[in-house]
Amino acid sequence: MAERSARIEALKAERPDLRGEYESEVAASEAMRQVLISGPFPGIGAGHIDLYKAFGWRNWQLVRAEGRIGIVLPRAALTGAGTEAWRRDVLRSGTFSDVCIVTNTGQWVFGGVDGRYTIAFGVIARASDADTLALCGPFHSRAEFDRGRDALAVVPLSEFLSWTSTAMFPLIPDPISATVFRRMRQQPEFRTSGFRPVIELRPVEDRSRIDTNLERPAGPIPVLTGVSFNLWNPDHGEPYGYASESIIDHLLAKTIRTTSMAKSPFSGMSIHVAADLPVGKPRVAVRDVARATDSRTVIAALLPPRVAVMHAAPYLLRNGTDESDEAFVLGVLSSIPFDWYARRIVELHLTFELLGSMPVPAPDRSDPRRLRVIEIAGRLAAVDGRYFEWASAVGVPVGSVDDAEKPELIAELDALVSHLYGLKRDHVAHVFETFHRGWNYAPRLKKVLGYFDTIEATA
DNA sequence: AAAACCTGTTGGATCGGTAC
DNA sequence: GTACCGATCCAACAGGTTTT
Repeated sequence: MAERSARIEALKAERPDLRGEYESEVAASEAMRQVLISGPFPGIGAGHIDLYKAFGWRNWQLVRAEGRIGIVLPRAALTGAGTEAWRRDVLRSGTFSDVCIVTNTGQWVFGGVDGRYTIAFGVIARASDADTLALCGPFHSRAEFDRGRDALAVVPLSEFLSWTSTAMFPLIPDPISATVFRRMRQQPEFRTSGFRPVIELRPVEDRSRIDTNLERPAGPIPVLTGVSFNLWNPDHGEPYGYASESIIDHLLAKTIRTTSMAKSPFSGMSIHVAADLPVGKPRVAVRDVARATDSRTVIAALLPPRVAVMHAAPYLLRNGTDESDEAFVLGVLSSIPFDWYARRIVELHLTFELLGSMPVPAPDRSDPRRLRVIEIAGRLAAVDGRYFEWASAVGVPVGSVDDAEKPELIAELDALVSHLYGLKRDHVAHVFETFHRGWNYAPRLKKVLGYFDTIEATA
């Protein structure tokens, strides 16, 4: 950072010619922005003003009644906030009659374009009687495309609009995936679960309170970020930095301030002393930076007490729920079926909006499957004495899982959560088969299905 | 052996909406 | 107006894998 500013300063002195060039580029870009923002392109201002958004609008405006066009767009056009109005307009007076998503792996579609890009080939139609849309992909090669291009998942428009609040396109590669997705959506959304994601510390505002020198910790409070923890492991990586005890006072003052704000997650909560703060107790954190193509997308962990978190690691604020609910939610969030669902909708971040829209089973409090999820997640999370009080509240021992038992518990958890979602045996298999490209899922799936059959037999 | 590519991930600036 | 807060985008690194 410092190096960059120094270099900029040096260039300012050495190369005044570049300055003019830079300024005219900025002016040209601003002029383009003004043209686009004042054009007939509703909603284009959410996020960056990108040409593809105007391109989508203009092409759609040119389609006459009962006409249709083929269009190539970045996938963000089907998911982003800046194109929501466009998607809704298409769905109001027509439909996406055929959407095929491809990933440019190995640049098989567009040479010279990064292989990580996903591109949508769509047919949009102005049709008064349209009541469904169809989608397939993502395909990573010509061979995959040829195999799957005709097996489109067909979805009624009313159902599609109920999936998300932004009319975004989930990645539904085939009709079985659509069935699984639908079935999972029968469960209530995360936002009704009694937990709310909250950002605790932010890089710009809180910079002065956090020392990022890890060699000699500047205080007793570790400040964690996304990479600091992993599934069932609160000590996975380095902390972001350290803070002194005074950061607790800072958090307390800030939290008390926000309890009186209606929209604040702390609204109406009774917080008066440091002991009332979430930072004083174990809590669940989730990684914000997440992609559907990573080996896992949702990465949550139960953090020990007296550890603070950065914006890349929001934590789940508990309000009106107890430690058992916390263990249950952690168990669901850490399961393959929940992650499979997340991978249908996550692009680059596990945003609060997306997390809030994801389904979480809400079984009866005495449901034996729920109790078993709590027991397993509680034991896996309470890795040592730091969690003693939390584990007592849940009713589990600390440090009770050895390396041999761990994969068994994780497999049983996947089976329990799948069952709570109402999935059938072949749905579970489908979830594992389509979870991640090229992963060796067979041994794990076999274990999971074993537990699944037992649950099915006793249910 | 070097170059190119792929994957997982980060810190941080900034925008825009909303409550006070 | 100010504080707060979630979303979005940018620029980039590290380390592994594949290709040349």
